[in-house]
Amino acid sequence: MPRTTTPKRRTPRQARSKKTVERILNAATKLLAHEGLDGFNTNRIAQEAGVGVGSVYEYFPGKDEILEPIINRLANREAETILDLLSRNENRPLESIVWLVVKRLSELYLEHHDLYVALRGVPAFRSSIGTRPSEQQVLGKIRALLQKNESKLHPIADIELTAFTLFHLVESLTYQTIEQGADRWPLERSVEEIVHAALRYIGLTPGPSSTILSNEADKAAKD
Amino acid sequence: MPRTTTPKRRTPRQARSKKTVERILNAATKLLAHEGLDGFNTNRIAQEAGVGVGSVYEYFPGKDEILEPIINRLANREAETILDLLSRNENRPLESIVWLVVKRLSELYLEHHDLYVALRGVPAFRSSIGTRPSEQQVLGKIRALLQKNESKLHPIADIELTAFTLFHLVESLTYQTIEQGADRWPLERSVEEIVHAALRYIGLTPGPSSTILSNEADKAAKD
Amino acid sequence: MPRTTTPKRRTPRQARSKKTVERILNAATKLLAHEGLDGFNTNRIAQEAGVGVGSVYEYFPGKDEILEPIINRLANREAETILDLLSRNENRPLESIVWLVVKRLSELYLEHHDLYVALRGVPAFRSSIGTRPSEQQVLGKIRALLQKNESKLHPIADIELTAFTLFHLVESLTYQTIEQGADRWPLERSVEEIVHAALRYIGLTPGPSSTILSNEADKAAKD
Amino acid sequence: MPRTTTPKRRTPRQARSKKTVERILNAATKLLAHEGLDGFNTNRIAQEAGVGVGSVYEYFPGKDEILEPIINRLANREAETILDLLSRNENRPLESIVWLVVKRLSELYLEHHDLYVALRGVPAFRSSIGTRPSEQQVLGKIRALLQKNESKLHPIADIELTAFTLFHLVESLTYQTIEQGADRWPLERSVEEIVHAALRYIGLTPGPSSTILSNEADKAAKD
DNA sequence: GATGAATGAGCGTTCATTCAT
DNA sequence: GATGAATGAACGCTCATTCAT
Repeated sequence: MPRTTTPKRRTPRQARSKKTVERILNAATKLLAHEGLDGFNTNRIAQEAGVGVGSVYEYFPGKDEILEPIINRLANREAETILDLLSRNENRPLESIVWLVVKRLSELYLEHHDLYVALRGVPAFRSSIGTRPSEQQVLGKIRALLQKNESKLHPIADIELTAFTLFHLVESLTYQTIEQGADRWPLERSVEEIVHAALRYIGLTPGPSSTILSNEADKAAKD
Repeated sequence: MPRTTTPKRRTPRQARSKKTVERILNAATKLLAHEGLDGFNTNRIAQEAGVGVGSVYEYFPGKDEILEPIINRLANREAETILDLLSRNENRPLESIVWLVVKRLSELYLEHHDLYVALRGVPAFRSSIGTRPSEQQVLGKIRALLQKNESKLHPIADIELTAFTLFHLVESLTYQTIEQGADRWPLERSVEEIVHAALRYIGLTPGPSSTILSNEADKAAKD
Repeated sequence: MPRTTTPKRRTPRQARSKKTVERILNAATKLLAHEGLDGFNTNRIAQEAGVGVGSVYEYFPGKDEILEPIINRLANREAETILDLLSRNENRPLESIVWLVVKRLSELYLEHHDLYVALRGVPAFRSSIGTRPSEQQVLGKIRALLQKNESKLHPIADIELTAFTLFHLVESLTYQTIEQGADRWPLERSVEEIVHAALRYIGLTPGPSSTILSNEADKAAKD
Repeated sequence: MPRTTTPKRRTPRQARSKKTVERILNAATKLLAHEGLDGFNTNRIAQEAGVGVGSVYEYFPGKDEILEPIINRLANREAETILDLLSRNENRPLESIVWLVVKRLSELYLEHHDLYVALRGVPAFRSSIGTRPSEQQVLGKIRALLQKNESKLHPIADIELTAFTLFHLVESLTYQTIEQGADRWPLERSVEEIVHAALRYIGLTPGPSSTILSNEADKAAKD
């Protein structure tokens, strides 16, 4: 019978429960990446997770709600990676920071390529890009960086809009590059181009030095 | 039963056939815009088109193949609009051209908002952005414009990559703006910001004159 | 996926369609009688009807709506049988008429015993006893008979209430008799007792003659 | 997995056990009344009872066996109420007794309306009406009353059958009245009509005095 | 004894596709 | 060519029951 009420599901507190939730989420994520949205069905997820379908519904109210944590996990991991990068490198010149971010982002998109591709098919995912809490933090950092470097940049009329534009410029171009440009140019070239676009947008001059800097910064980022 | 073989369907040559195809395509497009991918099923399409399901399969091998022409139509209309804009204004300064393009694009995305949103859920659509023949023409025009204005721009190492980046920068940011930024900033502001990003990327300075120019250009575009 | 919208189903106009609907309804009825409400599931019905499940949903919006016509058919057949009986015998004394009705009803309940038992498990069936159009006609006839024989009966304060009570007295007792009394007393004895209860309720004296009359009437009813 | 074998469950002897059984039964009853047969599932019952599902199966072999005691409880309470009424009023005229019984019964059905409605959906409940031990006692009392008043009544050929018919006449009509007649006539009117039917069936004349008697009897019944 | 996480058969329903007419 | 009735695999989800802890 179809769902008519919105059942409450238990929040895993016990060790066993947590493990099961983890198994389900991992299986669902893997399935999503490997087979796309088509293979993403509850029976398949359960099978892949090695649990009964019932167990899936023990922890998730429905299919859509399994996507949610997958999306959040990914978005959080992404945002935290960037946030961490920004913290560790906040004293570097903005040029280096942008470069580091784009590089890191492109690596992330490359690593989880299939997952990102599948998720772009989910309206909830697309429409929430840049609005999730963790991403809001990133936007906050971007605003702070813009303000800190104000004197070196083009005059900014609306910092919210500038941050929004910068964020999506980097995000979209990087995704697009991984999705379509990957086999046309070496990743480093694409990354460099996105960095140029971003820097020029805010008024910085991407010098050839950026490459030099980046090598140095690259090492630093690994610490 | 799901499809197992890949049957060939006739290409409509007769007048009546063409009309039927048209009806199907129109119904499918309307359905897609109004109800999203969920309402997009062959029975509904046939019903809405006022033909039998069988007729749908007379002209289209399967469901996915109905999407194809819808995607192409939209992309072509978009590309042709831009192409036309470029032809009519090729003697204007590049600044004005970019401004006109972004403006026109944002209008198109706004007008067909639901359709674009639905199509972004289709992998085939997303992955083909910028690769369809009509868009290739646009990319060609972009390359030509870049070359023509070479002296005024940043030095361009790889014109293909620059055109690709410029194209996607404009496309992605405009879509993103319509999807998410529409209720945060007035459309003109968003458009202006995207124009700035595009111009600065290639080395032009977006002056306040752009606004003045644009009014004039706006009229010109209507001719 | 569960039902979210309320789809319109085609009303069978064509010959083939009608046949399919008939097959489904017959299979569903048989299934209901033989296996009770437990065996009454759409897949089983389709199988038993020799059609695909999809065909069931082609003609019925959902499972519950298959029960409706089964209920109505049965109730209509019952009401029409009684109505017919009343028409054919309206000039007989009321005693005979009541006797004929109870007899016929008990035969019907006996014949479709399993079906009635299963349907009593359906809230919609129970709560609508006596309220369906065809039964309303029977109630109308009962009122007419009561008025026609007014002089011979107890004074009737509220004819609606009297008819209601008479109807349900006969209906309930007859059903109860078939359900539980069938193996304790011969059917004729039970019928006689119900007739007595009904006649005495309205103020008639069930004489031994009723038995004689009934034999005669019995024949008449077969014409 | 559905049950395949029929496991034996312990009968609660300990105090704690009894309490648990009680909690389960109360929760199940409440659930049945409030949500109908649909809400009556073992997980819900356990949750509502504040015990684990396992505990339910500790005391009841299966779902159906939880219904049994609920049915019996209700039937017993009903029978005992009637039995008590009969004991307290055995010296009154039969007219008053019948009136009291129907009144009490209608009150009971009204009070536990939802529960009765839900239970009528259970075959086991319907088929056992009048056959449970406590109801057998009521039937015995009815027989005794009929014999005691034999001289004032119609001659009774088969006292078993008369008692059976009287019992079900009252039971069925009263239930029907609560289920369907409640909003068409005031309860008192319906009760009066049922009393008339019952009295006339056995040969008593329901006088207007019954109303007077009843007021007096009403008080008596409260003692 | 008690628990509740886990199970999975099975249900209601959808919809891409076929094919007899 | 056109139709639309028919199909059935497959999906999302429920819930009676079990059993390791």
